[in-house]
Amino acid sequence: MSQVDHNQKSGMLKLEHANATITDSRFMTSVQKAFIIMEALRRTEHGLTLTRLSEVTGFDLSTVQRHCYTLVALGYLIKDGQKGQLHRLAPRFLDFSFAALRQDKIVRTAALHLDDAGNANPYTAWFSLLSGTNLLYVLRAKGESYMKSLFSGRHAPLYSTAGGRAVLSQLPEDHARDLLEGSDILKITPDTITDIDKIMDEVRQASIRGYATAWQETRIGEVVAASAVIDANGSPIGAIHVSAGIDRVQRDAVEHTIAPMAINIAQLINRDIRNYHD
Amino acid sequence: MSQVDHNQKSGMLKLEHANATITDSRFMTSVQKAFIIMEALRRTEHGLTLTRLSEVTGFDLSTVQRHCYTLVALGYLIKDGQKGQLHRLAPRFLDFSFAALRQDKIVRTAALHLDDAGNANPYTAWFSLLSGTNLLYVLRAKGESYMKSLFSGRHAPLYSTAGGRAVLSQLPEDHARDLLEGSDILKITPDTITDIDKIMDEVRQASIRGYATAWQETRIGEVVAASAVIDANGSPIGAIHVSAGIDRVQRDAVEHTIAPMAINIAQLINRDIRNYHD
DNA sequence: TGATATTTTATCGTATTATGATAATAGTTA
DNA sequence: TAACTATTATCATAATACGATAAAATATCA
Repeated sequence: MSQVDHNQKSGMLKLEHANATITDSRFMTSVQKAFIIMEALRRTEHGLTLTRLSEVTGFDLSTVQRHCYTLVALGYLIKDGQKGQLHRLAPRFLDFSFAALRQDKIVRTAALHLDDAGNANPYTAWFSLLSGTNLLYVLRAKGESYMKSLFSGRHAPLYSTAGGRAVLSQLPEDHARDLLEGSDILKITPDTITDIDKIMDEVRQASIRGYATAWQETRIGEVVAASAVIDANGSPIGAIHVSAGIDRVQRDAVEHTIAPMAINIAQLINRDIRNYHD
Repeated sequence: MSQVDHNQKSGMLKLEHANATITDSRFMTSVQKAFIIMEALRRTEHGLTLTRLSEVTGFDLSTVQRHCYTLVALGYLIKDGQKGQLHRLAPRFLDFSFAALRQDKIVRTAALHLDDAGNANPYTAWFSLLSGTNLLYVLRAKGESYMKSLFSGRHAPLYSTAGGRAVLSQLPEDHARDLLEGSDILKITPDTITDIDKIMDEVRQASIRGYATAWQETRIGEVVAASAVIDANGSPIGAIHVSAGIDRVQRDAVEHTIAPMAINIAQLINRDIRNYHD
């Protein structure tokens, strides 16, 4: 039942947008406008300017202005492009998607069975949801099940991940420490380092070597090497992680196996980012 | 630069939520409230009731009521649970996420390089973005590159996909036809069937056999079999698709290879859905 | 089963604020 | 430099989001 609902309403949205006739006292037009703006941005490749948005949505420029200002302030829109006139959606929306899938019982059920099936054979299996006159592809399983790919969008803390430490290693030391002290530090596995000073030791080493490591600190049996991705201003904005089974990589072999791979990928990305100019 | 922005603001959000002190004339509190409500729902496992939301957010019950009513009407929230009191996020948010990733130049760059790297070796590589004191995992590549998994969230039309036809086959014929006539039918590949009557033939066949097929209608070289997923009311809400390379499956062998697999997975899911009762 | 408590839905006057027009500023092009 | 375009700021007013309250629907318990 739940899935079909939003499709019908999806049509409603268009009607409301076109006619703007609905005047139920419980219906908040300001919120609707915010979503109409986000939907308009969603359909674009690189975002839209305020004036363009005003044209596309039919809203007064002032209305678009205020809505975008608000959404940018809240972090759901990003001003991008040469001089920051293009408004586009923020990756932050992954959080909502992740939660939406997690909360959907049918999706959870489908994931379970897809996962099983994926383990057993060489074909690719998908799960899709009806959405208007389209299918929305939600899950995929292939051969050696990797259902967790659906769980891109998951979060992991900075302190216990190789990627987190790689990011921290590219920040001023006091800033890195602030971020650690702002974290809720938990012993995720027996090997998780929880002492901030010890974590900072790892961070400093990462700064020297160009990559950070984590040995079974998030998942038992897994070793990860990571290298930071740097934006055009030189600030770390993320990381490339490369993981392997602990049986696959000897402790002192990391620097010759997964670490160079992480560094290499990160470097390629960093080079490209530096070369952006439009 | 763009990535860091929303993190700083993410902190702001909390402050604003706590203090509600910001009174910039350009800032729209009603929109902010909508997002605070969605963020609150995001952190839950099964959603929240109105009264619970009121407690958690500190907003007046009437405010929560009106916001939720609006968001449900727009299709971004779903009322779920035993008697529909639990408000949760709709899978529709995948649309925003998909667009956000597509619009993010850095993500696109990272996808490119990850994909290359993934092809060449046996390890698993990730790309993550800094988000507050967390990393947000965005991309993943492993062995035989399947970067497209990141693009779960993509749309495909009903008329040309096996899954779409499987869904249509479980609807009343006139309703199915309406959906097709509401579609913008394009010849995606040379083999895409674009005649509505012919598509309806396929749909009827699917209805009899329990699965639908599509031969190179979306991607050249690919054959897909699909079976519908049915909700508790008996309405089709999605499909299980199983695809294979066209060299792997003979045309008349579909019913013994990928079709049974699709049917089997769909049946397992359908059975589970029928057994939901909480 | 009936009675009470709890939660959701509906109604309404009022104060708030979202609105649109306009002006000021910044940035671009000729 | 001037003319043009796009973004940002200001403000009076009408619109609407707000909170209080009442009605209806559900759940809880004797």
